[in-house]
Formats: sequence, C-alpha cells, structure tokens
Amino acid sequence: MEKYVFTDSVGYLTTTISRILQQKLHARFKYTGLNTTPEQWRLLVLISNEGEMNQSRLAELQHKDRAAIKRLIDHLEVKKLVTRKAGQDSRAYIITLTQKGKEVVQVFNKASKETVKEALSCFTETEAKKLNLLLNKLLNNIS
Amino acid sequence: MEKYVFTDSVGYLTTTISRILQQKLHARFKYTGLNTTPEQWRLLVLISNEGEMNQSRLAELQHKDRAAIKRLIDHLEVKKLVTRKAGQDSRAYIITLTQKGKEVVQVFNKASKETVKEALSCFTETEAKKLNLLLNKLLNNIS
DNA sequence: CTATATTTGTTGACTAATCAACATTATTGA
DNA sequence: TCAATAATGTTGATTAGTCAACAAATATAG
Repeated sequence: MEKYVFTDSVGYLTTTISRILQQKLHARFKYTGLNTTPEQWRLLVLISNEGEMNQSRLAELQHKDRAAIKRLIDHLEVKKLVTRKAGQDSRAYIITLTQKGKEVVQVFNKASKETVKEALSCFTETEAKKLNLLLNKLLNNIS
Repeated sequence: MEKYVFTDSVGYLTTTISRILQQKLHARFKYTGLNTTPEQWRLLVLISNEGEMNQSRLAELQHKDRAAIKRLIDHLEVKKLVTRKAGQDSRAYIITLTQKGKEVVQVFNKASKETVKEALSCFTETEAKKLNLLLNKLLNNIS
C-alpha cells in the first residue's frame, strides 16, 4: 500500500543517471566514427591506467564476472585494440593495449570528459566536488 | 598520454555503484523466492505509483526505448504480475498491475529499502540527505 | 476530406551482464 | 608426492538494452 519513493533511493538515482549518461556518451562516441562502445572504452581505460593484467583481474576491478570480460575482450581483440599474450601462468592471458588501442582511449577520454562537464553544468564547483566525494565514499562502502 | 581519473567521473561512479547495488538487490530478491528481477520490479513500482499507462509512456519515464519495455512487459505478463488491456486508442495497450503484482511490489520495496539502508550506512543523516539532493539535481539537469 | 506525418507496438540483429557448468592448469595440504 | 582444492578462461542459456525497420492506427495540415 505504501509508495516507494524513487527520488529517495540511491539505487534508482544512480541507475537512471548512469543509463542516461551512457546514452549521451554513446551518441558522442558514435560521432567520432570509431566503432567502440562506452563499456569497451572503460576496459581500455582500465588497462591504460593500471597496466597489463589478466581477464580475472579485470573482472574483479570492474565488478563484472569473468564471462562478461571474456566477451568484451573478444570484441576488442577483433578490432585490434587489445592483444592476448601468454605469460608464466598458462591458464591466463595477459591483456595489453595495442598502439591503436592507446589512440582510441585518448579520443574517447576527451569525449567522456565533455559529457561529464555538460552533466555537471548545473553545479557550482563546490557542489560538484561534494558530489564526487560522497559518491566515492559510497562506492568504498559497498565494494 | 594523460590519465583518465575514474574517481573524478560521475559517469564511472554512478555506473559502478549502480552495478554493485543491482547485484546486491538481485541477491536479496532471489532470497525471497519470488522469481523477479530488479528491472522488472522497477517497472512494477512505476505502475504502482503512477497508475496504469501504455508502454510508450513507461519507456519515456524509464529512459528506455519501446522495444526494451515491450520485452519486460512480456516477462511480467507471463508471470501474471501485469495485464495488457485494450483502451480507446487501438494502437496502444493499457498496462495494469494484477493483485499478485501489487503483492510482489510490496515485498520487493522492503528488500530494496534494506539494500539502500545498508549502502548508506557509512553516511551521517546530513550526508545522505545531501547526496540525495545532489543526485536529484543532476538527474534533473540531464533528463 | 484526404494525403501526409506521427504514434504505437513489434521484430530481428547486436552488445552487454549474469549464472551454472566445464576443462585445463596451478596450488596446497597431508 | 600426489590427491584434493582453487583459479582461469570458456560456453550456453537467460535477461536487458539499443538500433533500425516495419505495419497498423491515429492525428494533422492543406
């Protein structure tokens, strides 16, 4: 009988905001002509920032399962943005960015920053900082 | 060459937080024994709060496309949580909750509130309110 | 009134995430 | 040492979301 108030729920808010930002980002990515999705870009950034690692570790850092990462890497490999190298542990691949992969990351980083900037246009500098702080604290609490 | 700092990006933060909360919610929903997913629940809540409406309007309010809503409704209809009624406009269905649908909503609302409460356990009352305020402002700005 | 445009729901193809099961390889404990 | 356990990547099935194209019904403009 009682109403569930969406605007009181971080779950609803983050999910909806995330979806809308993904849509905006996707549109901007499409505009570049490079055929890469936001989720593929996120994976590329992670490797670019943290250095090469195996699929299992990527899954852990992205809070996804190994199957999801496997398929993303499949796509990135076809597009030659990433390669699977053999390492000491013969169960695992080491995933590394190609030159093309590095270039794509740079283009999309810029597009992403513009999207974020636009989204935050309603905030003062202080508010934006506060939001960031709170979101990071929340993420820390649940992960 | 320049690093893209994830923790500075509302896009990354909301997407990751959303994914983790979905996972927690999904686990809690599973525990109830009722076979319904978080996304299906969100649609049920929307109808429960706003009253019956057609699929196009549901899509609009959820920031999804009509195809996505169509398939969610298909699932909910099979589970008899929702029905498609005919209205004046013979292009559209009117989607209404069944009794079972209303009951399921209540159970899941409770589960969801617990998940949110747990997620916000690191915050003071003031911080939680502030976060809510900022997220609502952001959502307003982008939608 | 009627031709044109718009809305609504649908379908198929694609990307993405999850789950459960599996084979292969590494690690560990007795 | 070697049997049990764990980690790694893979696969198939399922739920979600997006896009483009479509048919049918409705609305609108001239």
